[in-house]
Amino acid sequence: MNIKELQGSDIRVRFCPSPTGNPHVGMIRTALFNWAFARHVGGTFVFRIEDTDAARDSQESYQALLDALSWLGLDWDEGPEVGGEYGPYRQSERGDIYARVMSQLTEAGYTYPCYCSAEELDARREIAMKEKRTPGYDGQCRNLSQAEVDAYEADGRSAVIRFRMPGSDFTWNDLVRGELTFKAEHVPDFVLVRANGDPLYTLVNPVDDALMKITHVLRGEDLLSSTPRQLALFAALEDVGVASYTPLYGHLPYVMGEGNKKLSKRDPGSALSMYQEEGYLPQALLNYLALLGWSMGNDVEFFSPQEMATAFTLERVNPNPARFDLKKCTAINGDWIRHISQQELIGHVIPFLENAGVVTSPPTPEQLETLNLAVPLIQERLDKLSAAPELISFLFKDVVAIDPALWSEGALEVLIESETVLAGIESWSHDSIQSLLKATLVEGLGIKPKFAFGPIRTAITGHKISPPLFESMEILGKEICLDRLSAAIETLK
RNA sequence: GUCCCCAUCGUCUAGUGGCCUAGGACGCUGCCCUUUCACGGCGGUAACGCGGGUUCGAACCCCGCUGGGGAUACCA
Repeated sequence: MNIKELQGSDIRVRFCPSPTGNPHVGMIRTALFNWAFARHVGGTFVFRIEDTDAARDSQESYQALLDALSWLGLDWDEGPEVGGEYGPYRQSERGDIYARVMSQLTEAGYTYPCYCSAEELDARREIAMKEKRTPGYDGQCRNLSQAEVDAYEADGRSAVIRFRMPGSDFTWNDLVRGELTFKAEHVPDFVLVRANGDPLYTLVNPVDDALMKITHVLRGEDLLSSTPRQLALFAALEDVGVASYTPLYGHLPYVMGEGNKKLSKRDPGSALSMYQEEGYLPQALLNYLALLGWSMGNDVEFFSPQEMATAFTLERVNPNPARFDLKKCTAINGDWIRHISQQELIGHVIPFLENAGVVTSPPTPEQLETLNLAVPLIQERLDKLSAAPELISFLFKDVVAIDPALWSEGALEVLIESETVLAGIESWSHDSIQSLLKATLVEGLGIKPKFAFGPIRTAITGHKISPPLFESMEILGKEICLDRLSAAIETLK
């Protein structure tokens, strides 16, 4: 197959994180772009777990990765849980494959053992830098004789396995940056297998891309400088029959955090779990992340993952780094909260109310009925789901606690008057409540709306800010409202 | 040090030689709407890093500089 003449359905991309720590939004951005690209062209999205670093990988992180993609709706066609014809999809289960490939590579002369110790390497690197030479590995063990190998072994030394670079320059046409070239002398022989026999990323990543028939590698800019090595390895892999072609590479821009640094765990907003806890909608997070390095080009910034996939092309990916802006992300989340249906929003908000103890788990039929009435009132007031409990908890309590500092001048008079007229009201609807109160307080007593309704709001909701007052009173019902008014009057007397 | 990447409002971006006295969004901000808070509407603020070319014409092409980032691992 000629890599340049692929049909859409031939295209295979992958997302291959290491399960170290919590999922990170920069990583999710990479997953999103790969997913969108695959979906746009009708190709295959492969999910692979690169757990070759036993010291740092964990089962919890592995599970977190699965949960993250599932929550976000970034469905994968091959990978953990779903399988596929190129599995297993966890590198920790592919040890025999790497061993087999290594022996093929070794047999063909592409590798050699290197006995240099870390100390020796450091010392030589320092000298190279002093002499303004390229500081990478200098090829010391490239052509060891059998006698020298035996001597090292007799000495008790263990060897890493290095890849023998071909000595040619490397040029590729980066999918997002255009033609890129590295001179041969700047990409030294690199380590494929640790002295203890563990294969390294430098080996397993290209090997799995080859075996899994990956056609397009879209990854972070941080991996740009390792591309020449992978190109060299791929040539060797093709030679020994492991790879049938070398994939095309595209390097996505960094996602930056505070202070011109790559977004790190320290940055607020870097952990995916925060978005779940604070109540961001998955499509909103994805919508924002899409804007970090890609745009539709028509000033449209509000779109669903599906709409993104429909419009996604590599030509529109921007090469320059983007700073993560939580404020804008939150604004888009607010847009999404307003955009979904009331029923959807109720479903999203319930877990937050349960957690806060505002409603029972699961909510009672009465609570659900209240929610049906209350959620429309707060839909345009929410930028995160986590803000909901505080906004409507007063609708689910028997009494509300009131901070005395909230009472304004003249509150008592307003409350007494309100209680009196409301006690005699005929229909308890927000319209009639409003017109009665307006006629009595504003027009009758000449009190400004702010001072007329402010105290009532405080008495009813316990807060200075709340959902619309009269609608809230309607939901609460006449009895509770009158109770709260008289309770407030008692404390103020 | 060496190599590589990047360069438009504070931030994300549109812009691929004339449509640009540079457009949109977030932020900030003024006004309107208004029972609070929001939402919404109408405005405002604010950018092509610098210097050379190429061209009738450059944000757009080329070179240099500067600035920022990354790599230079038995991490990924």
